[in-house]
Amino acid sequence: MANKYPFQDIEQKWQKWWEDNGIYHAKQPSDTKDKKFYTLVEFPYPSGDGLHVGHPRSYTALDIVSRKKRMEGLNVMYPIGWDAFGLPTENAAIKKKMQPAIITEKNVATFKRQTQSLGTGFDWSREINTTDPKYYKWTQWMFIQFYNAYFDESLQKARPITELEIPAEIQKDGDLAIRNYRDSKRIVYKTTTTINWCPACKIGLSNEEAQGGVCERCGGEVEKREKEQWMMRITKYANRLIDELSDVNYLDKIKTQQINWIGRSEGALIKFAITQNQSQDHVHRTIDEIEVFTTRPDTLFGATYLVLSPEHPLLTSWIDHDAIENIKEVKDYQETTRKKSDRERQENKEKTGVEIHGLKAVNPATGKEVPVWIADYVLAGYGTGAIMAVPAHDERDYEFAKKFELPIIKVVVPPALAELSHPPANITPVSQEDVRVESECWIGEGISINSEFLNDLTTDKSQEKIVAWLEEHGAGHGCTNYKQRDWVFSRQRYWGEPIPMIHCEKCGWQPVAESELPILLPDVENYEPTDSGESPLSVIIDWVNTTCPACGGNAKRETDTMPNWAGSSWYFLRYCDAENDQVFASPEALKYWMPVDLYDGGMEHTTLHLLYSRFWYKVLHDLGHIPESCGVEPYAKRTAHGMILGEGGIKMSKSKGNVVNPDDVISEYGSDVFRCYEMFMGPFDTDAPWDTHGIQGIKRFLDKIWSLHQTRTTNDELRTTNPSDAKFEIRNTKYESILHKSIKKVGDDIDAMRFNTAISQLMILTNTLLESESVTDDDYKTYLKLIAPFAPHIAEQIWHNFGNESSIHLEAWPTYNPDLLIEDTITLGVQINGKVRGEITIAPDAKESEAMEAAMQDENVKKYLDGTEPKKVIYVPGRILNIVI
RNA sequence: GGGCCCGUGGCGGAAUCGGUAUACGCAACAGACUUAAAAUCUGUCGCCCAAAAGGCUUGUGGGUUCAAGUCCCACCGGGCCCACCA
Repeated sequence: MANKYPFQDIEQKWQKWWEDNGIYHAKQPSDTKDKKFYTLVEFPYPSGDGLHVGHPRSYTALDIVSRKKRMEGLNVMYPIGWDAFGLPTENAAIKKKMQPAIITEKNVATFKRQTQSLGTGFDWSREINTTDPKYYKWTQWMFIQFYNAYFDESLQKARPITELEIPAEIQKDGDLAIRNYRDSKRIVYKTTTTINWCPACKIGLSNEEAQGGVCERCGGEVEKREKEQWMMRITKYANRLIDELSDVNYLDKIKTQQINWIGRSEGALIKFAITQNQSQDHVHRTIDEIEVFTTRPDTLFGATYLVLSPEHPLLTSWIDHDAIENIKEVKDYQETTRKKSDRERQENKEKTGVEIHGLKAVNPATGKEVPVWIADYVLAGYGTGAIMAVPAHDERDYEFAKKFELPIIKVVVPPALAELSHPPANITPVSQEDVRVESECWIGEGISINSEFLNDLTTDKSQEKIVAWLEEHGAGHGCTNYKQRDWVFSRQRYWGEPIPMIHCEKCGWQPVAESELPILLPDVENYEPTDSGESPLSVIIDWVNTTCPACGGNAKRETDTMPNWAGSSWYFLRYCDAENDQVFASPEALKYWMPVDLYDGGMEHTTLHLLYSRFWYKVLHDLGHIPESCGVEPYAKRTAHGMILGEGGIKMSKSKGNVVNPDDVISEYGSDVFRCYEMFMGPFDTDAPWDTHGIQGIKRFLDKIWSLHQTRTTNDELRTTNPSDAKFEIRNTKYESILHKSIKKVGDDIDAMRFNTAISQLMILTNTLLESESVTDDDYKTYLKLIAPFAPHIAEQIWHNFGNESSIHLEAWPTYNPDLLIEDTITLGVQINGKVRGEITIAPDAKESEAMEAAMQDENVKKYLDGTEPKKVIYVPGRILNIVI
C-alpha cells in the first residue's frame, strides 16, 4: 500500500540522523552572531509509570514554536533534563528494597527513550539531572550564597550578610548577640515551626504531601508537630513578586493566581492595652499590650471583643504569671486545638472559643473595655495571630458573637455627615437582613472629635483618617500583610540534596566550605523513616560527625535534605552552560541566553515552582551572580497547557484503567500522527479528552500528505523544475492563493500558539493540492516547510526524496506574497434589515454603488425590497451589505 | 465564602476587530470499488417542514446596535484554584 505513510521505516532513521548531525544543538554565544531564542518546558519527574500522554502536548507545542524560530534564523535552545529527586522514588526504594539512585537511573532511561521517540527537537547535549552531584553541587552552593545574604528593606534587594549594619545596642551585647542578629536577617534561616506529622508512617510531610489533612502515603490523619526547620525568607520578596509581574508576559490567570496566593492586603496594626482586674481594690491595671491586624481600621469603633488564636505566645506568659482566672479552661482549649487535624479544623467551621476571665482589652479609640477570647477561627500564622472582632462588619465575628451573645455595634458615618457624603456610608453589614444590630455608633465616636477630623470624614477617607489618628496617638500604624509564608526548606528525607551546613556547639551553624562541595549523599542501607522523625541520614554516624569549618572542633552535619523544589528553582540557568565546572553558568552564557523567551508548564505549578524559581532567580540576580542586563525576571513569557483527559473526559488514572501509553500510540500510528493529533485536539490551554476515533482523522491527514508526494513523484511530467518548460507555468490560481493564505495563517497561528487551527489550515491546503492538476516544485517545497514543524519526520523524508542533502528543519521559513492574499472577487452577504437574504460576488474593494447594483440583481433581494426605497444602506467593504427599509 | 474561567451540531471544536454562525476533523447515513471485509473514493449531514420557499438556532431572559456567539445587566448550569487570611 504505497499511499500509506510508512512511519515504521522512516521516523527512527531521522531521529538518529538529527542527533548525529546535531541539528538541534544550540550554539554558544562565542560561536555565533545570531539572535537567540530560549524555549523551555518543565523538565519531567522520571516516575516509575513512564511518560504520560500529557507530557508530549507541551513538548510538541514548544517544539513547533522552536522549529519555526529556527527556520526564521534564530539560534534556538530547547533543552530537557530530569527533575529526579523526590518522594515517589524514595517510597519505591523502600518498597522494592533498591537504591533510589538505581531506580532513578532506570526511570530516566525509560523517560529518555520515550521522549526521544517523540521526535521532539531537544538539545540533548545540554541534558541535566538534578540528582547528579555535578548539578547539585551548585544547588548546595546557592543555598550557601542565600545563607550568606540578607534582605535590605530600603533597597528592596538581597545583599551580602557582611554588609549588614549591626545596630550599636546589639554590638555592645557582644559576639553572641551579633551572631543572633545576623542569623535573624539571613535569607536562609533555621527556626522552629509546625510541620505535618503522620503518626502511622512516622514521617514529616510537606503541605503538598498532606493535602486535606490526610497523609499521601497511608491515607491516615495528619497531626501537627513542632520541628526545627530551614526556611527561606521568600516573604521579603512578596512585593517584588507581585510588582515585577508587570515586566513579564504571563497568562492573566497565572498572574492573578500568584497575586492571590501572595495575598497582599493593606490595613493597620492597632494596639489594645490588656488590663487586669485587681479584685482587692477594683482597679484595672495595664499588664500588657496586644497588637491586632485589620484591613478595616474604620470599624474600630464597632470592635466589641478581642480574639487571640489558641497558639498566641502571650497566653503562655499570662498563664505563667497567673493573670488568668480560668487557666484550666484555657489550657484545655489550647490542647483540643492542638490535637485537631487540619482537616477537622477545615471541615468543622462551627465556632468555638473560651473567654479569658480576669483580663480585659481597652479599645484605644473609645477607651472602653472589651472582653478577651481565644478561638481557633483566628489563625496563628496570619497577621499578629490576634484580631479585634467587629461582628457588625465581619461574618465570622458575627457568627461568633451570635453564639456567645456578644454585643454587635454597627459603625456608620455621623448623621450630620451622612447627608454630606455622597454616596453615604458604603460600609455594609455582612448580611443586611440578618444582622440584628444592637446599637450604632459613628466613625470617630469617642475620639475627641475636632472639626478638622470630621470635616473630610467621608467613607472613602475614613480609613486613612483613622490610621492617621492612630499614628498620632501612638495607638497603631498602617501596615501591609501577606498570606504567603516563608518557604519551609527542610525535609526529613533521604532522596534530596543534603543541606550543606554544619553545627558546632561553639560557633553555631556554619556553611560547608565551598571547596568541599558537593556534599555527596552517602549510601544508606535502610531508607525507612526513624522513630524520631529525623532524616535517615541522621543514623549514619560517620557521615554526621565532622569538624567545624570555623574552629576545627567536633561538629555535626545537618541531616535534613532539600525539598524537590530546590533543583527545579534554577535548572533553566544550568542549561545555558551545562558543562561548566567552574561556575553554575558563565556570565557570558547567561547574558546571551537569559531570560527564557517562552516557558510552558502546568497550572499546578503556578503558586509553587513558578513562584519559588522567580524568587530564587531574584536573589541570585541581586547578589550579582546573574548579570544585571538579564533583568529581574527569569521568564519573559509563561503559558500553561491544558490536561489530556481519558476518554469521556475523566482524568486518566491507573485505577480507572483509562491510561493511554505513548509507546502504544507511537507503535500503532507513529510520532508524527501522535504529535499532530495532540495539537489538533483543541485549544492548547484547554483540557481535552483522548479520542481513539479522532486520531484516525490525523492518520488520514498524514496518509494524504504521503500520497500527494507519491502521485507527484511518480508523475515525471510534473516533476520538472526547469522554468523554460511550459508546464512550469501551469498555475492553479486557486491553490496559489490558498497556499499564501496558509503561509500567513500557519505562521500567525504558531506565534499565537493556536496549533489546532494551524493544522486545520494545513488540511485545507493539502486537500486543495490534491485536487489541483499540478503543483510547481517551489510551491510544493513551501508546502513541505509549512508541514515540517508539525510532522518533522514525514517532511524530512519527502524533502530528501527531492534530492536534498541537508535538513528541511534548517531551511528558511517561507514568506507569503501579500498580493496573492487578496482575491479578485469575494462573496459578500446581503442583509435586509439585518437578516441575510442573498449573496453577491464582487471585488473586495468595490464601491457601495457597485455593491448595491450587484445586490439588486439578486432575485431574493429584489423580492424582499419589493421596490421599497432603502432608508439606509450600511456597507462595510469585504464584510457586509445591510439594507434597511 | 473569595478569586479565575467556560456554556456553539450526535462529539472535539472554528468564527483572531461587533459584520454570511457551525471552518477543520470525528461519528453517522447512502453510494462506488471489492467474491467479501478493511482501506480508499464520491455524496448527504444544526433544528422544524415530504421538498422548495420559509421559519428557528450559539445555556435562559432582558438591553445596546443597522448588525451580537462576540459588548452590557440579571439568572441558570459547569469547571479550576484558594479557602475561618480578619
